[in-house]
Amino acid sequence: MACWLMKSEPDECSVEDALAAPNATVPWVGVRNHQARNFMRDAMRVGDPVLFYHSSCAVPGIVGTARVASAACTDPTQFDRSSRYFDPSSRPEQPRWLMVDVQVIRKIPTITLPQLRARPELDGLGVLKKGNRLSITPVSESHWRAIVAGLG
DNA sequence: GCCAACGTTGGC
DNA sequence: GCCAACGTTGGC
Repeated sequence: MACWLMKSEPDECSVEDALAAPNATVPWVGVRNHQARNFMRDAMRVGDPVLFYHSSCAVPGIVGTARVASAACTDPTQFDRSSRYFDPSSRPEQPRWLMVDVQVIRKIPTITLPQLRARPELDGLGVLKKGNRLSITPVSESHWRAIVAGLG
């Protein structure tokens, strides 16, 4: 079992949006990076713990805990011409992009980037690395424990 | 809006 | 296969 941090733009799908969805579960569509896709395809398992992260917004940070709720499957938005995630070079007989379902477990008070950086035990957390752009990053078990400890 | 970092594209 | 140009991400 691995732990993960998954970025979402709250304008697109916030943790509140996900909580309001049926079963608090949303399809994690729109991943268009091969490395992130390969994590979903090769390493994610149903039940893996997830940190829900808000990016490209006023207060970026970890905003909730969640779990992987499905195996990787074809991301339908790659074939949807009206979607911002449409990929004209992806063929239905050989889909290029995958998604998983993500089920929010709970919303937490936002843990901001400065708050995360202030904790030496979180050194090396993927989202804190300079230049990090990956929308899905693995989280070590010790980092996971440190982050969720004391959430009450 | 700026800009660093990084991925992708395409000419050669 | 190299690499310059370009596009995107994402914090600030």
